[in-house]
Amino acid sequence: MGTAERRQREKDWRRNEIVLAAEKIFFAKGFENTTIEDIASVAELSKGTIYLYFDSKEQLHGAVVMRGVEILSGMFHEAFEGADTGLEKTKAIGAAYMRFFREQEDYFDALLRYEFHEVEKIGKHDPMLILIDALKIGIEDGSVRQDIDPVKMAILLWGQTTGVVQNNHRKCKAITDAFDIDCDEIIEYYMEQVKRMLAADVPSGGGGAGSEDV
Amino acid sequence: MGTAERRQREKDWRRNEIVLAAEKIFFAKGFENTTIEDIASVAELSKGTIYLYFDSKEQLHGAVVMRGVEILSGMFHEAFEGADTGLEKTKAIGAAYMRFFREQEDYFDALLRYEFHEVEKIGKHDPMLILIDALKIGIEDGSVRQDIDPVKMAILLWGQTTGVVQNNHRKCKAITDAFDIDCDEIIEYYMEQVKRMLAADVPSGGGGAGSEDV
DNA sequence: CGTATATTATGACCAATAGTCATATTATAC
DNA sequence: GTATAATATGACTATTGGTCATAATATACG
Repeated sequence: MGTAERRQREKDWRRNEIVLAAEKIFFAKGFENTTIEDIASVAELSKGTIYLYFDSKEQLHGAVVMRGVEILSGMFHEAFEGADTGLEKTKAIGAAYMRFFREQEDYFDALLRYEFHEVEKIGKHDPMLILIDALKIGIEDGSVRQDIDPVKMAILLWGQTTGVVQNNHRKCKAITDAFDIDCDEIIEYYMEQVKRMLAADVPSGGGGAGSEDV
Repeated sequence: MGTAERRQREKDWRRNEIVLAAEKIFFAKGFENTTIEDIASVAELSKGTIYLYFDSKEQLHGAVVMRGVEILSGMFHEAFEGADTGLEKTKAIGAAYMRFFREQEDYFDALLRYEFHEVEKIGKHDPMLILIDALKIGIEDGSVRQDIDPVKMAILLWGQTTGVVQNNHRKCKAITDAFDIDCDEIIEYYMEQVKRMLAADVPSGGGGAGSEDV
């Protein structure tokens, strides 16, 4: 009889409900200011029940981050599929990241908050993996410089892009004040530099006169 | 009479003692696991007194981070002074950062922990500033590409380098396991890419045959 | 149906601790 | 030597993450 399966489904569903409740409040009040009691209340459960599904507040945060990573991963795959050459795919992934960071700020913040935890294993959904694929394709189809190491470069791209975006995020106002530069310009500039770093066909010979377009 | 000044000195000294105590325990047990009582005890003061000098635990953390930033800033200035061309200066600053991250791991971690807080104003010691100077010099002396925007590039460099180092830091083991790459290699590879991005004299014409050296 | 068992839910409770405040101590001024 | 100001204290409060004995509910099964 399928009683066991039904129960499991119900359990999963409830677990998910709790994550949704947690997410709602984390996003509204911030992680620190959210109490387990808050979450229980929104999930219409008691505090103790929350701990039946999660070991700690931190784990609850992890579950929310996971949702964010899945969204991001989905966007990356879409970007990957929607572009032709390897270079285009790589650029599209970068653009998707920028969109994620803009359109899913709450998830992005949650993700950043997670960037402390040591990582034991590269997860199946790790964004670096799809970047590696894109770069490899680019090397094959000649759109990406032949001499780069796709794995190392993917690791770099992921790290440095996150760094640029994070830095931009937290210092945006300060940068605008101090240097009179619009924050979006920085991101654009970054994308240009990355393209220059990866593209096979850098004309670059003299002063770089005609390479502004991108 | 200089009583007031002496008192101020004493106050400053005591404040500093508290920061030193806090640092000691933060580094030993981690920020979360440190209690104000711990700090008070090491500083040989009572809890209440701590709050006479600092508003919150978070502020105490900020004071420790400040010390780290000063060390880093000192290393940057040394690197800057010790190199000739603008490009060399920039590279030396990068190398100094890598050394800081290796040799002052506790401060580095504290710094990362701080990377959440929004930044209101670019501080006098902000590492980006010296990077801007180095790049400007490089553009003048011809060692750095003429077409880069020193301010934007400095902002990028700071952000992306922090990102690469942070990513490397937390995923080192995972990366080694998954891709069999030594973490230091990643950093080296990164430095190469940065040099390529900044240097004026990229031969790069065809496939990049003879550019491995660096 | 009715009883035994297993699963899930509850909320009072505990321990830890950031931050407060009335009180006490000490230094300064005059 | 007394009034005043600065500094220090630690008992106390409020909050909250996490636990656990108890209760409610669902399932199994004769």
